[in-house]
Amino acid sequence: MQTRPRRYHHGDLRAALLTRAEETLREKGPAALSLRELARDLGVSHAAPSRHFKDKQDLLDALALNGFERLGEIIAASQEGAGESFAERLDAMVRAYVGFATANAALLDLMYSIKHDPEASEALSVAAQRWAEEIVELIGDGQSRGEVREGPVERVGVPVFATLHGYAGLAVSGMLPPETTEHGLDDVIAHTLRGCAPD
Amino acid sequence: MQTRPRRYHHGDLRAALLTRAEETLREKGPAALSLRELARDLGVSHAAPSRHFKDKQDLLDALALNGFERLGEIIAASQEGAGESFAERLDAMVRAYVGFATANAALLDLMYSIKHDPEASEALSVAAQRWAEEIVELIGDGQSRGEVREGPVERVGVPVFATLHGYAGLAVSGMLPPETTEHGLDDVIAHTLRGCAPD
DNA sequence: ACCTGAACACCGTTCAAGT
DNA sequence: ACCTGAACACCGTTCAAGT
Repeated sequence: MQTRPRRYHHGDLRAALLTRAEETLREKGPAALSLRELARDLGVSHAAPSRHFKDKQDLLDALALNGFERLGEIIAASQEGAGESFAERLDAMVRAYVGFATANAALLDLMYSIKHDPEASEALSVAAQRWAEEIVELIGDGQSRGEVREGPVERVGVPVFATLHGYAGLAVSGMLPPETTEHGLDDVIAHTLRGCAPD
Repeated sequence: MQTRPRRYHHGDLRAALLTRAEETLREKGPAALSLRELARDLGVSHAAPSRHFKDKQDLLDALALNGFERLGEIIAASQEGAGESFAERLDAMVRAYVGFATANAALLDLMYSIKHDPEASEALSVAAQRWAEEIVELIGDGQSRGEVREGPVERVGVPVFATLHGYAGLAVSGMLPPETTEHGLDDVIAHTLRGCAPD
């Protein structure tokens, strides 16, 4: 009756595991994430996930990798919709990043956490690097417009990356005084613009 | 034979648990941290820790709180040993913070992680705030010397805090391109100075 | 190929009972 | 006050066996 024959029980257990895992991560935090419960939720045996992820950490790595891919898309999209000036493009990028961070707090925590397999860690570094290149591109563009001071793009970009990442992290972990959320983003953007401005 | 009588079995189990927990955190990561193993290491029953920490999370919270206290001391010490100019003081603080971060990577991860009890979370926010006030003080001092632009200290300080925190986080999670560690710190300091400079 | 079911060695937490 | 020992309900991981 089905033209696309179901696979053994589930169809696409791997994707279903990732989707469900991210839901529980978002709703109940990383501590509540258990392979057995995931399997229960999806109606498969507790041993089934091991066909798709050798390990719990392997699933977490896949989750993080997927997060970096989506982050990259969001950042890229923010640049396409933005104006041409460096200030406008920076503004759009910062808002896109902080928006992703606050909407996916637990996932972001996972993406930048330390406990990755050395093997998967390389794939993650590459993924993280790829979106960081959006910053490099932004800086380079700003330089060619004369709106950003000269210097190797990577070196100008690192402090910008750090500021962005740090602000998102502080906002997400609730370490910012409540009244700062008001002007916090604007202040960060203005500060970054000053830091990048030519002499 | 001992003037200071031992308590029941251990003497000061609470402190011993914290010490040992931080060791395993440092050496084997947060995933390897188990109350039962801690108890085994210290030669007490697996139920003994519950007399001192109601929960595993309670122990983690205590670990984080202790981390913030030590961080505060280190930051304060960096300011005492530093020169008078804003640039010198900022330099000292950044190096102290990044030094602490790289020397206590897993602990820092824990300190800023999201999964704290709402109750303990408040105590942690206070502790985090206290060291953040060192930044506020630094900014205020810089302003009175005419080396930092005017404006509410909290608003000038937030981007500085974010940059510092973000750079430490990136360095710790290995997300910085290897060649940046060379000049990374210097670039971050220079960038921050530009961002803070008066017009 | 993909999944099951049982088994193993671990967890965290609780609670009567001991000293 | 502080700790033990047993018990409970969970884990992650592995592996023969099923379809």
